[in-house]
Amino acid sequence: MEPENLSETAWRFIHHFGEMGSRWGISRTVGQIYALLYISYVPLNADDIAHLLSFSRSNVSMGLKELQSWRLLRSEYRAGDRREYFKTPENVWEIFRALADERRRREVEPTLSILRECLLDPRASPEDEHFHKRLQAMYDLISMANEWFIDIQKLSAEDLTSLMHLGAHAQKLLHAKNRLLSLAGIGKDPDPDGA
Amino acid sequence: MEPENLSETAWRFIHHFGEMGSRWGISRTVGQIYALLYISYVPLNADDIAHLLSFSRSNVSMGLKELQSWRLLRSEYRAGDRREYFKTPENVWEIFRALADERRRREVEPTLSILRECLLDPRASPEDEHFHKRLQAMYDLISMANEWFIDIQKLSAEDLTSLMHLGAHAQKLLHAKNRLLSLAGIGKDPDPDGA
DNA sequence: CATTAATTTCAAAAATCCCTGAAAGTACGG
DNA sequence: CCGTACTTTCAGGGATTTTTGAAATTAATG
Repeated sequence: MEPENLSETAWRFIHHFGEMGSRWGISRTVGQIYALLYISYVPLNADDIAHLLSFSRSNVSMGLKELQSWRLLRSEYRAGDRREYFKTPENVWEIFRALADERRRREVEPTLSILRECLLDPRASPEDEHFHKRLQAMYDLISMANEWFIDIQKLSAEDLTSLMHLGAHAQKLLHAKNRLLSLAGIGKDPDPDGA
Repeated sequence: MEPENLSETAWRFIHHFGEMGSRWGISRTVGQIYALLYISYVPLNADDIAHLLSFSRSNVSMGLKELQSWRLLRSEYRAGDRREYFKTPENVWEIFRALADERRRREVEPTLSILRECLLDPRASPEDEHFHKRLQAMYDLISMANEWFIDIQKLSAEDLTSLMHLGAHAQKLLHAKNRLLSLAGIGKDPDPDGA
């Protein structure tokens, strides 16, 4: 089971992300391939991967194709070598961002579409009315989270980091801002809703 | 395929969330059961659900058990009726919060443990060093997001909403705060890192 | 307690998903 | 264009997951 040429720790990491992948709608193979590429010191070609993880060559090919469809890979060619060498982006943030954005596109957007369509339905009974309210509540939440994410996504890794560290205290900050504004006697918020 | 006694729109909604569930590590059945309970005007018992969705009674039982293990259900008993009636929380935020928190517990925490263990490994070669750096980067990110979420989770639905609307502009706000602080001549941030 | 209503468990069937090897496809170098 | 090196496709077999019905369990009631 455990491949040779891979330290026990590396295998542990790879194995875990295979399992995780399979809980998140990505096959085990694909999860393992990505984990391997993530930790690899050098870019790898499909044969390298097939060997290291003991997968068939075609399985690796499909896995790489899927990862590319998620925009999670970078690749390069080398002089005098026809094979394509793959690696992940350097920055972990970039990886998570790509992953989240693709899920947003593939799952959240279609869900919003369906909800919108369901919301158009005429409603005759109290049951229908209730159904409509529930749909609306879910639509509002998902739609807001979606917008939020699109917004957030524009930030750099550093800004994201500081925003996260701010965390729940942002709320406090929001109140503090208002207090300070009046304290400083500045008539208006210079940028009430962002640019 | 499409059950009777369920409007076409309701079925559409339920069906979609079954599909979504299956991409998110929840079985189709479980997704559909939850969608049905979410939109139902009244709490339902297991037989109701089995009928409405044409699932076997035992399948429903297992589905409900799983949903309970995710803390996603409320239930009630009625006088003169032995059956248990299920419903979802009223507030959509509460649902998403429960879901996210349970995933955090089941998936994120164990991942962090594994990463911590892998990080303890001695490193001898440049390859090991690189591996270690990659692990560390991932650990830092996941750990930060994890803390962030724990923090965020304490907020009320309303505060969460306003925080989301704030979105990416929080960053701008952070800078504005510092500007204002010096402008107002208040020597120190009154609450630099929260309580 | 015995009866009955409701729920849960579990082994096996059914459905689904994943992986493979063989064959077809692509593109480069001569 | 041919041969070679590499990649992709795809149908079939295998593995895993999901669903079921029968049997066991639990709990309320007279």
